[in-house]
Amino acid sequence: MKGKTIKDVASYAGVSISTVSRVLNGYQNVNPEVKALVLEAVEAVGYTPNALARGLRSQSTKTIGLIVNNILNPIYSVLSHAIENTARKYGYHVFLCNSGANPEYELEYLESLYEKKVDGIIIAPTGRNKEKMEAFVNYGIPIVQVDRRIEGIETDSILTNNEQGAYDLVTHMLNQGYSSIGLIVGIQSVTTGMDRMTGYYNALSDKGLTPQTEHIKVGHFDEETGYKAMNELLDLPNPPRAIFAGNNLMAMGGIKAIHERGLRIPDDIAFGMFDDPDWAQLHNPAITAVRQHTQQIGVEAAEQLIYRLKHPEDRSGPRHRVIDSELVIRNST
Amino acid sequence: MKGKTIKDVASYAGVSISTVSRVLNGYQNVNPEVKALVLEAVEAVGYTPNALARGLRSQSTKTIGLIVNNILNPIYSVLSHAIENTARKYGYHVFLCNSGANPEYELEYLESLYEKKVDGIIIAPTGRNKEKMEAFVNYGIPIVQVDRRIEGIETDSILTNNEQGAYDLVTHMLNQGYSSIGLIVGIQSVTTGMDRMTGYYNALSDKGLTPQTEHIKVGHFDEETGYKAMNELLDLPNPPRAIFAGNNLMAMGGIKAIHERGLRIPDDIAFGMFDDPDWAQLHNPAITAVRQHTQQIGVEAAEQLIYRLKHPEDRSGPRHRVIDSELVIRNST
DNA sequence: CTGAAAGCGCTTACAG
DNA sequence: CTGAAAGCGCTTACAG
Repeated sequence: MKGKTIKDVASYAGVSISTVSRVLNGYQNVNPEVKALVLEAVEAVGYTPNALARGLRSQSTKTIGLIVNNILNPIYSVLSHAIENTARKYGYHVFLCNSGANPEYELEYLESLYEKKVDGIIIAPTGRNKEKMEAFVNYGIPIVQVDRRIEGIETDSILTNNEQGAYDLVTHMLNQGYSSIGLIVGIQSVTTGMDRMTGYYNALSDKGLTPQTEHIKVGHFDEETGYKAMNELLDLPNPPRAIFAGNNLMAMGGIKAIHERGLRIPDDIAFGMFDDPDWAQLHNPAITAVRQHTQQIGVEAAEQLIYRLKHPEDRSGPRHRVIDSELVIRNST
Repeated sequence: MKGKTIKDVASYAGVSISTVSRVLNGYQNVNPEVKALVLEAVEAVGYTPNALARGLRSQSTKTIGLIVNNILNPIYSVLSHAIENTARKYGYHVFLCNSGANPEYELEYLESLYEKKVDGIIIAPTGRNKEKMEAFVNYGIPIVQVDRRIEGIETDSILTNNEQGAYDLVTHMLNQGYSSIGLIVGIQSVTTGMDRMTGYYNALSDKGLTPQTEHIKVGHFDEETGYKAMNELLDLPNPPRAIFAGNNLMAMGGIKAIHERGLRIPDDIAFGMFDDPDWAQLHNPAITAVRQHTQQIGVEAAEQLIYRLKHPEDRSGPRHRVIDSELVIRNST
């Protein structure tokens, strides 16, 4: 069964395909009666446009690519959801790609999105494909970086204020009287890792404290690393009195390690985390958390990209948005 | 800056575009020397294929559409992740769409996927767009239903054995001595809702018990409904002694209601749930849960769809897979 | 083994 | 206001 084309509509309505196209695209210069005739024909024939043909010819697909790091991380689910919803409102469709924090997959996806002629891209970059991203920019395909950011590249970006979030949490812990604080955080090649580490450092040094190397565990932003790192910290001759976990997945792994040892929070070990997933407040005791405004970031990222798509004449430089996070103090600290 | 085309490659290599196309598509009947020349030209020119043009001409886009109910539900994150990964292995790209359980959005997405000429579709259907789904089947675009299923439609499907899962959990609760069991479950217009309810009924009647109407709360599979339903049950003059929550979101809402009232699990009220998200085992006490093999379902759904795409000659009828879930007994029951 | 030509289904100047 | 024609970038019979 073959799909109906503009040609079928044209012959049914007794007009040319140009006229059908004009009606379909809502151009004003069409006789109202002819327009009605065409619309009727569309119904009668059961016509649906072919987006491939339209995109090939018009050089616009009304499609945007979204590359996230790890769709299993609730932060990215929320982000994807917000972006997709916002895009739909403006008539755009989202190609969701999951790089799994793997630069090779990320590269594959970037190439694939280029071949599919997406109008623009929103990406939480691994940091390893800067040249490819620059190629997009050079081709006039706008990019918005979210969640994390590669420096020295001419794209918009919108992220959480990671440094401030980490600073607030660690300062709060210090004020609670915990003087030795361990850090479990992800790789330092991305801004999320770097900035959260910086916030931790600054909070300590503002209190005149020097971070102890053995209290800092750097790995990946995943559960396995969190679990392992927590065990390493707790195995120390002088383990820290409090722990700051750098994201929700690391926190999950860390908490499991604490549970396994039968340690009590906060009596034996205080615990705070970046991100505020549902389980943070459900946990007993409820976990002190740095809440990101992920929903807002998603909405703004989509709107920013769509603005660029609709206003190619606006040659203003990159716009970098940083959104403060919120410290939610609970009973774990 | 304009993209390079097959034409640029051809003129650089001094051959026709037909030959370039043959090389690009890996046809055998090309002189090895010419082939090398073309490949060299591709590099030199910096050529990337245009998927729109290719798709328009070849009637295949190597793209599949995935419509899920609610990407914020971890079940669907896992499902999407598994499907996307599997698809990539076979050279397919996934268009992820989130219907938000809204039939209108679902319809929009179905239409959009049709216009984009996806090769096939994987869908967790709302149940309200049966005709549209049938249209796809009639057009020769295969559909695989996941997680839930519309009856009487000629598509493959793969789901959890919802009835068995619910039956196992409720039977376990009864065996623990809880004789009155409340049910919080989603709408009955989809198989997940129906089958979990049926499992609940059968478990009770197999013990010679009759379900009490006031102990059954039917709503949507979301947190709000779970919270509200739990409160209604607990406000009953004779509240049930144990509660079965129909999915992880309802369970989250239900648990929050229990916490708010300061009730202890399982001493004041026993609690079990469908789905086994991370927080179920983290909770204190850990929650008894029905674990779905979601990862496996995703992989098999993608493989089944791709099988259909690669074997259009196989005219065998729909294949319906049902995968048993697993009861994980913890301390909440 | 290779090339010229047709055509996938549209949009977009160009005439009139 | 409308139509005929070109062309977006490919693949695919058809010749040779």
